[in-house]
Amino acid sequence: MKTLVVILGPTAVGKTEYALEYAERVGSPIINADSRQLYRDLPIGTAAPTLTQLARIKHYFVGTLDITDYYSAARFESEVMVLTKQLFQTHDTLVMSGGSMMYIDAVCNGIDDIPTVEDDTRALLRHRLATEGLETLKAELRLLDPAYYAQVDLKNAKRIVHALEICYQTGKPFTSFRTATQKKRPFHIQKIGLRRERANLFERINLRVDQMMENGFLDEARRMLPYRHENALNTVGYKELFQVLDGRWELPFAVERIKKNTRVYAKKQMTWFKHDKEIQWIDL
RNA sequence: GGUGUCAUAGCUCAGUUGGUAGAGCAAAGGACUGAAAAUCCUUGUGUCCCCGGUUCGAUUCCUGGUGACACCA
Repeated sequence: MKTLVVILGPTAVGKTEYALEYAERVGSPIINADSRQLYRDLPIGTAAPTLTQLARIKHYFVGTLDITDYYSAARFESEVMVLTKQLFQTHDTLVMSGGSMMYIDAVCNGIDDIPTVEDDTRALLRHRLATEGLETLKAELRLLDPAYYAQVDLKNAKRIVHALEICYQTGKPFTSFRTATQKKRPFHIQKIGLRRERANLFERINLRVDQMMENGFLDEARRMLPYRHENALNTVGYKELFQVLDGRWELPFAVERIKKNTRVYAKKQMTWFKHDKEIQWIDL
């Protein structure tokens, strides 16, 4: 039986090193499930595996994307499916490691087959949100897809906008694509969750942010400044350092904000993973 | 040593013309299906520094104390 071992957990818990040891033990490459480590220009701020670590084990989905590349959980799902099909021909066990909840979910359970939004549609809706406001878009969604209107978080503009994008582009209600059917995978999935006491995790986060700064995080962010509006840079760390580079924030203040927002992110991950009963937890 | 100002949530502070109090930050909980490290929602009881006095009632006014800061010596 082919098995995909998924190593997950909050940021800074120690997934990278744990996955390396695990992969070395079972003789597997590592399939990275981190939505930001995919980008090649963000090694410091995303705590991507180092060159030394990359040399130990073959990694997939680390540093493969250009900062302007579009990517999504759905794309990750389909690429991982192709890759695992190929790798399982020579491996019984494959290791996937990462903390991007939706990416992991897309691989484990599948994600609905919803068309990718075209640039024109995205730009149009973004413009309408800015000029006409959320209320107008909500009223429109109520007409075009009352079922989704009834269940969506009506204060979350991003969700409203996305539903309308799909309605516009396909002429069908967004709900008609949201079947939420769980896809069957041709392999067994074993989820290993890593966790630590909160105080200990927060300590590690704070320490890691300090190390990132020592390793030249600010310079990395400076190089990314021309691309600041790319989605890949709408990310904890970069957002705060852009404020510094704009002269709006003092560096020490930004560093505190990065630590704080990373802690919030870690909490969010734990909330998501908490509900997954398939995870076998390991306390580090 | 003298004078003055201050003492309220983990932190910085606001406020109560006397009816036991609220912002920001920190923190906590939650949602989540093609931008997800994104986006969105919810949560504030604390000896109002201590002893006493006035008062029906004091965190608020008054005496004394303690501590911090500022200025003067």
